[in-house]
This record gives sequence, structure tokens and C-alpha cells, in this order.
Amino acid sequence: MEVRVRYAPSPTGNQHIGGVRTALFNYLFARSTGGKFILRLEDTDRSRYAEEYVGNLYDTFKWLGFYWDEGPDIGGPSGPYIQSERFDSYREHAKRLIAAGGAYYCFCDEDRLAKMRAAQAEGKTEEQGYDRHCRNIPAAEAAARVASGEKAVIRLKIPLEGSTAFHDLLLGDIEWKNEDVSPDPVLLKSDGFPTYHLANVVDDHLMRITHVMRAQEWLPSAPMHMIMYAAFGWEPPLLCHLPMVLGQDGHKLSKRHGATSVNEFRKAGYLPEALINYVAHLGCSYEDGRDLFPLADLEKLFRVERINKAPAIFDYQKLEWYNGQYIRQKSDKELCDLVMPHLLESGLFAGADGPGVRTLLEAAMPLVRERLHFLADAPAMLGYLIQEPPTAPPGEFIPKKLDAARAAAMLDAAAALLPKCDLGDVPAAEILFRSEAERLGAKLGDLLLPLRVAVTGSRVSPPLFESMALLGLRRCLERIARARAVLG
RNA sequence: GGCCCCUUCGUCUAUCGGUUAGGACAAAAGAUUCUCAAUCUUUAAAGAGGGGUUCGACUCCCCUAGGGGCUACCA
Repeated sequence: MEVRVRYAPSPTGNQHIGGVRTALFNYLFARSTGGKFILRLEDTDRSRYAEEYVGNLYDTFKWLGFYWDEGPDIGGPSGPYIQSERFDSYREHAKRLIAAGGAYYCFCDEDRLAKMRAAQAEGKTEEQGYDRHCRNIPAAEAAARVASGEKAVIRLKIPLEGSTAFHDLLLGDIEWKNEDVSPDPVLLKSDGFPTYHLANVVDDHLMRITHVMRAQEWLPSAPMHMIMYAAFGWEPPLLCHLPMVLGQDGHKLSKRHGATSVNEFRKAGYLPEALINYVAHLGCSYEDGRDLFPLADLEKLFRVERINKAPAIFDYQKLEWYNGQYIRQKSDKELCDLVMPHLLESGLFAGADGPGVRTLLEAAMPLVRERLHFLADAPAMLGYLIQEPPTAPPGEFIPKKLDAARAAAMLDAAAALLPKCDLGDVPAAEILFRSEAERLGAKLGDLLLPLRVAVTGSRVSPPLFESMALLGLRRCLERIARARAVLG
């Protein structure tokens, strides 16, 4: 039987790490088994829905490099793939359930429910959740009340006794006492919209989903879904509840832990390869002895048996390491393309994508490749190549254990030596500077530090000789002269 | 509170009854070095606790503790 899995996000926020992890595992499972990966929009919550989140969804997954075999944008044999376009089906199915005796109309209004909850909170009753007040209204009476226009929801009948058992691909056999299942959850809201539970079960069945992989926070509603499948007389899909992703403090990953939406990672200059590689390892392993896996390899190697049961803590440092690894794998041209949007956005590089500047920047990529942890670091690192750096305060020019006069002397010596160097030949230039340092009785570092600060504006910079080669002799000498004036 | 899931270095993980419990990130030390990086070498670091089962348990079972999740006309 062909595997059919789905990622079914609710467009009520930007795509975040948790969602991407669920999507990725479903995606990898489909690819590794030769099955189908389906995207379905669960837009049944009108109060939190926003169009921009749908755009963000497509944008995010396009960036990550996922593709789906069926979905709202590309269609497929089980469409439509947007739940708001399937409303008639849910209503019809809810009514079918009533006819079959698996569900009932409930006329309790907000008021009564609120009072009931208040009483429960005070501890007057042991029961939690809906008190099944309307469960035993005769079907004919309920139908009449609905026909007369009275507002009603449809609730699922959870058996009062017995238990519900199911098998979880990861967790194994699970048995749940029916009395511990959420008592008679709402399937169809009074406005006619379905709840997640109804829409999810109906669509999974209609779309012939074979495996439901979702976060473990859904586990408590699994027995209720199983009861619904049984009430419909349907064969349920196999369930697989994935471990949760937590923040450093062990609580559910959220804003206060740092970036969580893919947008944020993207803006900060993370590569999709790094994000995918890292997220793929949250609660799952592949082969031993390797850390870097291209998506194509993950697609081949993914095995449900290698998923962990325990929740995983999100480690930004390890993700950062992955990012550095993938940045270092890029060619000059690739890296330049990746860095360009960040350069342009910084405002320091107006016209950087024009041919002249572009050539310079591409030539500068070898100088920063090993220094970049994030693409967004690039503007600060490369600014001095395009703009005149602000002249540093005098103290910056003075090497440790030396004084201002000595630093000035170093700078003069460097300025005198520079025109004699072939900047295109870095090793040769370095030899010249080394012997000059020796002549001055200084370390090479002491000779280069004032020069570095003069040329790049900072004590920390990409390699100096290579930088000067890119800048050209004239600009270097100008900067040295300006620095010399500051030094006095 | 009730119900459920989980438990190997700080973190992500390997181990599928017999290992000096391995790797990666982070940390520390060193090498290299024009700064910063990168790279290389090395070090430190773990089976929550208690009972069983077994010739032998990280591995299987039970209890306890701890962590997490759910407990909506949200998903």
C-alpha cells in the first residue's frame, strides 16, 4: 500500500521550528518510502486566520526546498486541499454521525458552559470538561429544536465505559480508558464550522492518509479520533506521535527562547541546508559517523525506527555550527549571491549588485567565508571594502606594550614599504613586511596592527594583505595618511 | 488536581543482555597564525534513584522521583 502522509498547518501564524520539524519528518517519511506528501490548509479557525500566513507558508517551504505531491497550489486527486472549501462535507459528515448514533446535538450556551466550568474549578465536582447535559435529549426532540432555528453544536459521543486501544508507530500499544477521554468534544461549532478534530478525521479519511505523524501534544486527542473513525465505520490511519521540541529551559519552545519562526532565521542569515540538517536531528538519528546530510541523503536514510521518544532541546549553538559548515561549502559566486540581499539591505552597499562592485565582492568572498557564522554578518565584515571606514580613535592603533610614537613609526614604515610591494603576491609582500619588522625590532603583528586599523578601521578584520590587494595601493595610502593625522 | 508520554555526558545522539558506554555541539588546554576566524591534537563530561528478572543489565519488568504534554464552540 502506498504511503500517504500530510502536513496540515493552520495559517494562524508564521511557520515555526515545530511546524517545520513535523513537516520535515512527514516529508522524509514519504520520500524514504516512495509515498506521497500532501499539504493541506486547516483554516477552520476564523478568528486567528490571516492571509499573510498562507503566503508565509508557501514562501517558507519554497525556501527550504520541500515540495509536495498534492496541495492547494498544485491540486491533486483528493482536492480541494483547503478546509474552508470543504465545509459542506464536514456538516454532512457530522449529521451522518448523528444519524448513526455516534454524535448528538447540544444546546448548551456559553453561559451555561461558563457556570459549569466555574463550579468545576471550585472543586464542587470531580468531573472535568463537558457534563454531557444534552447527551440524552431524544433525537426527535433535538431535531425539532434545530429545525426551529435553535443554536446548537454537534458533539461526539464518547463511550461511558470501556477503553480505546490503538497502536502508535513510535510509542507502541496504547490503551486509554474512555472515561479519561475528553468528554464529548464539539465536532461542529454553532456557526457551522468544524473543529479541528472533525475536519482532520474526515479529511484524513477522504484523502486516504495512511500515516498521521504529528507532535506528541496531540496524543491525548488520539483516542477520541479513534472513536470517531469507529463511529464512521472507517479504518483509521496509523498514528505516530513525534517528540516535542523544547527550549533551553525545558519548556515548550517559544518566543522567549529566541528565534522560532523560519522568517527570523532567514533574516539572521541562516542557510536552509543548516536549518534542515539540524532540525532533522532533533529527536532522530541517521547514520553513525556523519554530521552533514544533504536533504537528498536524509530522504534516503530516514527511518521511523530511528526516531527518539524523548523530547529534544533546541540548541542554537549547534545550529550555528551547521550554518558555518554549509557557508564554507559555498563557492565564491554562490556565497556572494547569498550574501548580496543582506548587503543591499544594510544600505552600505548601494549598487553592490552592479557589475563593478559585484566583481570586487565576489573576490572578497575567500576572505570572509571562514569568518561568517551568519550571512547577516557580512555587511559589517565587508563594509571597509566599499566605504571609507570611520577613522578609529588613536588608542586603537597602538599595539600592546608600545606607545603612540612607536605606532606612528610603524605606520610610516608601512606606508613607505607598501609602494615597493606587489600586492598581488601576498606571500612576497608578507616577506617584505616581516624583514621590515625585524629591522624595526618589532614583531610582524606590531607592524601590521596600526596598518590594519588604518586600512580596515578595526583591529579585527579579514586578512590584511588580501584586503589591501582588493583596495589598491592608492586607497590604502590615503587611509594610512588619514590615520597618521589622527595619531599625531 | 486528573489523565497520558518520556528519562545515556551541559545539549543532540550511538548502544537493539556481555563495549575501556562511541560520535557531534558547547567547554578547557595546546598546535598553527598578520588580528579574528577556520583547521588540527588533546582533556574533562553520562546510564535519575530503588527493587527485581538473568550467569550477566544502560538495555527487560515494577515502584519512586523528575521533566514534558493535554485537560476550549484553538489548532
